[in-house]
Amino acid sequence: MKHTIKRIVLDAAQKAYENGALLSDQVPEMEIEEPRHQSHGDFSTNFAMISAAIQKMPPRKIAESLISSIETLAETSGEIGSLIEKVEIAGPGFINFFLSNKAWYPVLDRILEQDKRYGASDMGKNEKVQVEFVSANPTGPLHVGHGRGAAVGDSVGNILSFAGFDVQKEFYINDSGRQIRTLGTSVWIRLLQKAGKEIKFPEDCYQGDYIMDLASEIHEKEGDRFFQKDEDEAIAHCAKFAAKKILKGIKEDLSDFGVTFDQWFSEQSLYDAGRVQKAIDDFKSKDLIYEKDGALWFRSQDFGDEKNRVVVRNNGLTTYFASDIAYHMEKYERGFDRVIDVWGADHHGYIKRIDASVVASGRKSEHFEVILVQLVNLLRRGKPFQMSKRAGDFVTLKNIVDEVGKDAARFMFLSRSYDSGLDFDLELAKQKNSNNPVYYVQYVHARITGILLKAKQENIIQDIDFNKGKNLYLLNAAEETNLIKILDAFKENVEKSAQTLHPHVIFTYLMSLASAFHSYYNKHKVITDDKELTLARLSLVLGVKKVIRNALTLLGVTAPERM
RNA sequence: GCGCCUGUAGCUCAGCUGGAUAGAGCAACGGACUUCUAAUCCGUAGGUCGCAGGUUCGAAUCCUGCCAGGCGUACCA
Repeated sequence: MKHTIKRIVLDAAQKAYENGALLSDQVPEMEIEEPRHQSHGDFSTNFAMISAAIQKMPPRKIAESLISSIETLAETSGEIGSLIEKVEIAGPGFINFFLSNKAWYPVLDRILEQDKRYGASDMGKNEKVQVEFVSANPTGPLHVGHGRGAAVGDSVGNILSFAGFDVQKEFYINDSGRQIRTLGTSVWIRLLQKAGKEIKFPEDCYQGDYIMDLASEIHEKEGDRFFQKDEDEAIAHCAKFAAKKILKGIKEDLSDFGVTFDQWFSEQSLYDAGRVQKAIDDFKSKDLIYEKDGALWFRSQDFGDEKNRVVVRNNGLTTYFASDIAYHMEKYERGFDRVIDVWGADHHGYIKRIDASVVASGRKSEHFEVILVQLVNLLRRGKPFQMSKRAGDFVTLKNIVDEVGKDAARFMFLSRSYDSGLDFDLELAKQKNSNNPVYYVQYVHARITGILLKAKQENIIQDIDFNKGKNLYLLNAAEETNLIKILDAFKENVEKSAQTLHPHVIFTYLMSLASAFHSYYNKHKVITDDKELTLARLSLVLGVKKVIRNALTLLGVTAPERM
């Protein structure tokens, strides 16, 4: 609808210029917005105010000319005439549009016809985008922080895809390097302890109980003869076994959390294919790498980083950064125009150096984006939980999903902008009442299903799902127009969410739609003796049901038929 | 010190590509179930938008400086 209003304003401005009522045909970037107050109409534009300088006329004078031009348009075009009830000047020069009820009815037909595609946009123009998220080391189970990143990454992927981008979701497995060796050592030492050897468990090894479980599994499988093995060989075996097992667990946990990936990308595969060395050689050939103190340094400072960074240590081993350079090069070679990484806020210092490497390898800074997800503060009844990976007693994502459920967890993670830290209260997320927003929204879907089922039982409709609105002209209550207006705004919200990469836009939208529905439900009965009106209202609530489902789907939350 | 994020109602937060009287949920108080699910609704109360300047016809929103909190600042990942 916003686009329609904008077109009318542009047409009217052009006409006014042709008539000499406006002095210039230049149109600055104007806003069409929904005013906060009903008395300001359905839509409002600041066209007159921002045109004042160009037109060399006072804003109210411009507004008058434009309004008279719009009125002429409305008289000559039946389509526009039936849309607009009145247009007013207000305040310093706002032009306020009041639309007729009739203007809104087509929205419902569109929803029923387009169904699961309602709200989809083509703004992405099939641009290839990669969203990489979670990417946890396979050295331990996923924790709460990963959960937030997973929910954000997965939803951003869904939203971009719905907004017309060609999206690939990827998990980068850090299955190479020191942390894997440490994992192997951790398991091996636990094994030796089991065999009765008195060894103190090193502080820099992984402390969690899951390490002992892994050791037990290996012991069961391999038997006592495993202790006779050469230590290096044994550690390598433990590392491989443990990483594989942990990765399997990570996949399961994510799947239970409703998160799926198009690709799992192994860091080790970069080494196996020689791509890390190739990346280093490439930078060397461009004189972007130099040697100092026995190590190789990348000149990231030349590209805006605070200092230069080591890619090969003086012991000859490559750093994590080196494989990351190769990884990002590889992403662009796969043809992505946009690469989006979802990281925890504690990695923010890493952005500049990756950005530097992206630019150094010939891409533009705009092609690399990072979604920085602020930390999660886990609470129980307002009291903080300690999450220390070193102590090994952290709350896992699985713990949370098991305790509060997938839907509540995802909705909670996406309820706030990821720019802010998030307080996640386990007790609150478990409550099945209005403290917990997920039920507020899901309840709408279940309630409507109940209404539709009843209508079917009473033979008012043949099917609880239909694709054409009925008697829409009977929807004249203020609450009905209001609901349709919110349904109409879904696509704009999808686009805004995709543009800003902020899934909580959809959360906020869902809350306002749910609130409008619950109000309506309490004030008006859908099924009444008036068969004609009943059909109209059934069309309306079916529209609400579909939009709730579509929006929840973007957030990875299910829309239940009953609760 | 430097860098990133944040500071809006008692609490948790929307609003931030500038617009008209700053919104929601929770908590508090008062109401609404013989009805399509009360996991709901209606009403009341509650705010110098961290502080100080600046830009603008107009600032919670943009700029500068300060104050406060979180995170980071490795030849770790």
